[in-house]
Amino acid sequence: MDDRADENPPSWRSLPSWLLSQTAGHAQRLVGDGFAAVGARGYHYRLLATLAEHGPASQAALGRRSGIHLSDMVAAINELAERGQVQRAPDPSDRRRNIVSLTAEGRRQLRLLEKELAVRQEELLAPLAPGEREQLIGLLSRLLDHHDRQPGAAEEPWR
Amino acid sequence: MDDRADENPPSWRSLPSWLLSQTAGHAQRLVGDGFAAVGARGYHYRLLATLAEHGPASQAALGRRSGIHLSDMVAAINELAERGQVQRAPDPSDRRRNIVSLTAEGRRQLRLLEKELAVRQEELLAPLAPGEREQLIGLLSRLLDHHDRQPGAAEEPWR
DNA sequence: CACAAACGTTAGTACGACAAACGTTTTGAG
DNA sequence: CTCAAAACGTTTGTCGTACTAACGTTTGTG
Repeated sequence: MDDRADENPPSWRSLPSWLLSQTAGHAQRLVGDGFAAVGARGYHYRLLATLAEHGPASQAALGRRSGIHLSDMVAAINELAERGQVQRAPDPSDRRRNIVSLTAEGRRQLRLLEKELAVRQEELLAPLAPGEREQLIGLLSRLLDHHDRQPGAAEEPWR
Repeated sequence: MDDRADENPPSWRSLPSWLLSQTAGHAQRLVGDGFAAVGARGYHYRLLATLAEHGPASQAALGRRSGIHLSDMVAAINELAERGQVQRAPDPSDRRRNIVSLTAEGRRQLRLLEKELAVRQEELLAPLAPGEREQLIGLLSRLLDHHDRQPGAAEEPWR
């Protein structure tokens, strides 16, 4: 009775928002699997990468730069610290702060993660030709730019 | 010290997977806000739409068709039933089953949700010209097709 | 000095997705 | 016909990303 009735596609399957959510889901699964393969997750990569680019920083500064919510920093840094990939030391010049810095182990892990990342991006874009990949990247970048810049827009139309 | 140091973009900001996740995030926020404006969320819309397309069904069939995990159906249907948008009645011909069906109120709600959805899609794609929107939809559809069809691929390369 | 701000931390919420376990009911194979 | 397998609905809990609220500590400033 319900066996073969599922062939016609639901109406929402062609909505841009649905396509984005679904492809993003696949992307995140791919990348997440890659990270998990070396015992990490997204936050860890973002933190390690941010540290590598900007150098040691307080948790608050790190959160701002990596776009990770302050409330989530504690756990993420704890996890990295447990793995010996970052080091948390009190800032002698400001006792509110912990200065977080990359260890050699962290740098090694970052290299692994970047390698994984590259593989997974390839996998993600596999069905697209080089030109199409650039098209996609361009279109998505424009969408992202637009919505990052105009977070609220049209809250109080004109008044 | 940390004031103006955040201008250079993190390396991962141009990764396809990141672009997808972020744009999908914006999309989901937009659509989610639209749904919330009429007291619903994504699951509710998907269930109502599925019911409208395929007619009454058991929870299990509904879950398969809407792609919602069985474990999440109970709560979602409870919520819809509380709002009087669906009706849950035991199937007389199979006492394991609850037959879920749309009420007039549910149909009304679905129309509201669809209107919201259309508005939000527009908002989402605002920065793109019509031709570009089709390009994006085409590219995303191909990615989605590929990854839906090849869930695992390359698990045991060739033994 | 007093107060506001920044910092780190804890706890809780939301949403989409999934896994494991359980009792009930139906069905199919011996 | 019986008994085991399968389907169904349900509960409980987990994960990852993201966000809010509150709190104590430390700092810097009016």
